[in-house]
Amino acid sequence: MKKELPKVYEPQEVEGRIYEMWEQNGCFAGHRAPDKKPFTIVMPPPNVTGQLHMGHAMDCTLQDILIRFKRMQGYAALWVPGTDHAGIATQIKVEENLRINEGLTRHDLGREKFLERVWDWKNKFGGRIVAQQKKLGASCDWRRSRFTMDEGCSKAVREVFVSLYEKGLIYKGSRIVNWCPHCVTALSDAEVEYKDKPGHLWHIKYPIVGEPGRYVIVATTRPETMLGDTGVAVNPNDERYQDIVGKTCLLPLMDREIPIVADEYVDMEFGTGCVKMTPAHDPNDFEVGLRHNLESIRVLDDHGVVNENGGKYQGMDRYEARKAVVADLEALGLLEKIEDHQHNVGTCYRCGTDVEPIISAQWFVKMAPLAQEALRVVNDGEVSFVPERFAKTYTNWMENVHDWCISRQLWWGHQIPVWYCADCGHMTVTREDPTECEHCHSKNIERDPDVLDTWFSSALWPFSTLGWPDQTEDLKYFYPTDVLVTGYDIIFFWVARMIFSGCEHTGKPPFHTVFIHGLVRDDKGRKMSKSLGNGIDPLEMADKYGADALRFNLITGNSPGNDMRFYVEKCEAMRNFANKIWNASRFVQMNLTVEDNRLPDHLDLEDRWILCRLGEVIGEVTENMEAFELGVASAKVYDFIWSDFCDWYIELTKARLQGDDQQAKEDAQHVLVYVLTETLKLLHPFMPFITEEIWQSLPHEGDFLMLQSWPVADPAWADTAAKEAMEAVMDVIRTIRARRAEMNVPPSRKAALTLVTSAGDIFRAGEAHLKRLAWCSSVTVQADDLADTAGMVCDVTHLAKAYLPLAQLVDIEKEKTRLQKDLDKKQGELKGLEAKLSNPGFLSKAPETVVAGERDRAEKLKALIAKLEEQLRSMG
RNA sequence: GGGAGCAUAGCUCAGCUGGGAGAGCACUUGCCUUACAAGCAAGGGGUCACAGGUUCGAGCCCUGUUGUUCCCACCA
Repeated sequence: MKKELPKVYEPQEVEGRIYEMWEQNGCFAGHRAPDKKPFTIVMPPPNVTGQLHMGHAMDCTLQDILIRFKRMQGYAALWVPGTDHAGIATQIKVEENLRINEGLTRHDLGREKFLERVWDWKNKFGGRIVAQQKKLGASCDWRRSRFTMDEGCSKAVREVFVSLYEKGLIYKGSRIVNWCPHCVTALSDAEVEYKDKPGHLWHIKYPIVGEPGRYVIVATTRPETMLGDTGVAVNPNDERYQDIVGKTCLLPLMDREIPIVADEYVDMEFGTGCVKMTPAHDPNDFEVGLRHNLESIRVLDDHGVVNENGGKYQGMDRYEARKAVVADLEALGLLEKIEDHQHNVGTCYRCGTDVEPIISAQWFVKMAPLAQEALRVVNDGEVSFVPERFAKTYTNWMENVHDWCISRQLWWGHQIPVWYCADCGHMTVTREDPTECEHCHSKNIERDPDVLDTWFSSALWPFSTLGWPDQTEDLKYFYPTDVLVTGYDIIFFWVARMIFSGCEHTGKPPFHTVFIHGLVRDDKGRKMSKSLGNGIDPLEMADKYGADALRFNLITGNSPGNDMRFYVEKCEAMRNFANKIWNASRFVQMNLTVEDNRLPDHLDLEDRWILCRLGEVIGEVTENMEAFELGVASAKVYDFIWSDFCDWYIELTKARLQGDDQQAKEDAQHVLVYVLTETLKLLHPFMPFITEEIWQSLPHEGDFLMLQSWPVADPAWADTAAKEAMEAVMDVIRTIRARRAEMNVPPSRKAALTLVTSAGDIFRAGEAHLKRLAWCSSVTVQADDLADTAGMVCDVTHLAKAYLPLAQLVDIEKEKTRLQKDLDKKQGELKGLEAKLSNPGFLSKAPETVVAGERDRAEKLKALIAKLEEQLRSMG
């Protein structure tokens, strides 16, 4: 089946059609095959109502490349897609929408009605990101698409919660947690982003009781919290304050008598060496408070507003209260001084609001026992990171991990499966919704209103998507998965939690390799963000330049784990590359009369050369792919196609294609189609659409390029003699071209070439190429040097001297200078090489191949120099 | 306070376990040579941050310095 290719590649016309063809023919399906090895990737689930951004595009492309590569290598490849309910993010969006359009809060609607709205929202926008992934060519098994709140995933969440509770690894406790007053929920440590902000250090005088006129001066960055102070601490070794430890002072504004205690926590060097203690609003103070039995007085409510414990400041927002407190202290003459002070403020990673540490009853996962195994599997190499350095990031975090606060005061998410009995106070924690208290059988039970952290369900993603907790066939076959691809920014949020969850619940780490990539930044190196408005829409790029070009841009020349800058110009360059392939293929096809793509029995010199190169490239690219060096792999395919195949091989075949020898014509066609086809396979993981489209129009067996076998080099192609011979001819061509360009001789002005060489066979075989590619009217190959070189210019390669009758165009003196300059340069090179080759250390210690290579280079240089010298002599 | 990355051509970046400095874009010159002007050919441009060390040999390994970016951490 042959089809004429249009003159210019139009990705818009091709991509949708090709994708639909794959999808309709089940090309993406992952099947359990007993005779094959599985290769599984689970997609990091994007926010279900989100939009695809450039980071997703890169993440998606990397995974698609790996999965397509493995699929072609014959693995039972499965890429499981899905989406995340994204608790806070989605709830906030729906709440905002509700406020803007209807002026309502979620409380006005009530939990049930509000959740209906969120589901509506999810149903409305849930398909968006999937469609966008398809545009990029993602070859996921869409039939297996999962959602973190679907039935199966919810079942897994429930099972994990209950079993961890039963093992004593989940507990409820009143502790200081990170609280976002805007989102009105607790956050985990990982959800807090610390930012350096300018602030002040207020020095406040607290009068010491019983010693009129004497004060302790405390330094604080948050004066409003003094409303909840229940003590002052100094270091036990601090000479300055020995005598006041054990005494009390009077808390200004609140007129509360609070103790002065001694605790190692206090740094004598910082501030005044006296620290006010607010156990209800500071994690450190909380710890100190525990040690000294200090009272905890919460003075801020869930919205960050001063509560009834804050005296006359009640009802003020925390920043208002700060101003008021400072003003009042000033008025009372209790403000010693104010210093500028840079400090690290925790902010909510979702909304950016300053986090308020608040003492609150929340659910926690006990991390120490889980972290042990999670560390072991990485330290023992059962899970490895690419690049390796991220293992350190991971272990550092895991070694210092605190208990994970998993409850959120939200409605959108997995509601905590705990029921409280109003009669006996017992907590019922079960896999099935209970109708009564398991302890006293009272029907008077109420479910915990909180939901779980979004990451609690994503942590189970590698196995919940395969059917766990049921022991499904898929789970047995595809789990553990193989590679997890994600950005370094979510190692803590997600990767770490998946690893300990997998170990704990399935007994196995969920994947053996974590392939980490960097961020896509804008052309100035800034993070792409909505607020900056500097985001580049991947779909716009795909529309304009083609998804293949976008993919290639995101991969080529990048190295794992490093950030990249996005340049539209590079997209353009990659679009040009796609067009290059397109036209090369068009050329092959236009010259095609044969209908199969088997290699011919007879191979010309250039055929053996291109096959040798093809073999090398197949080997290298495959190796790079296995080692996750995708950026290097794609660059090699690019170079092979553009330089070797297009610039040289196609040009080299033209003599035969346009000649009269029918057999030679067909031989050339066969090799062209063969090499092109193998090359398309190599390129396919990177540029799936265009390669499939071209392949479909070439002679082929099988139905889809994407399901073809990955190329394997035939050892017979490694014909280094042919390669060298061809390169010698190419060398002469390049040299003549350079000379002609330098002399401004247009291609239209052909010249008669005389080659003086002892390797006549090689150049006779390359005669047609010399004529064509070096613009020669005739080629004479001879062993003896010319007797009369008057009127000739001469160029020299290590195998030949090339004479062209172009002397009328050059000044003979200039010519001599040029040759001399060239000679000097080569002699310099040779000198260096000979020094190396006469160095006994080099000869005895360097590997043989390196020594042989250097010897070869030296030989060639010597030959070249001899010819140059000869030429100079003949010119007088 | 710990940890990590980066410093290579005018710009953005590759460079695998040490063995002749690369790509894209930009620039210069000449070409519409019937696959492609989104192209072809030729060319200019780099003490691989700095200083030491290991080695026959260092962009690559080691130590230190400078600059820069990021992550983690409870100094109020």
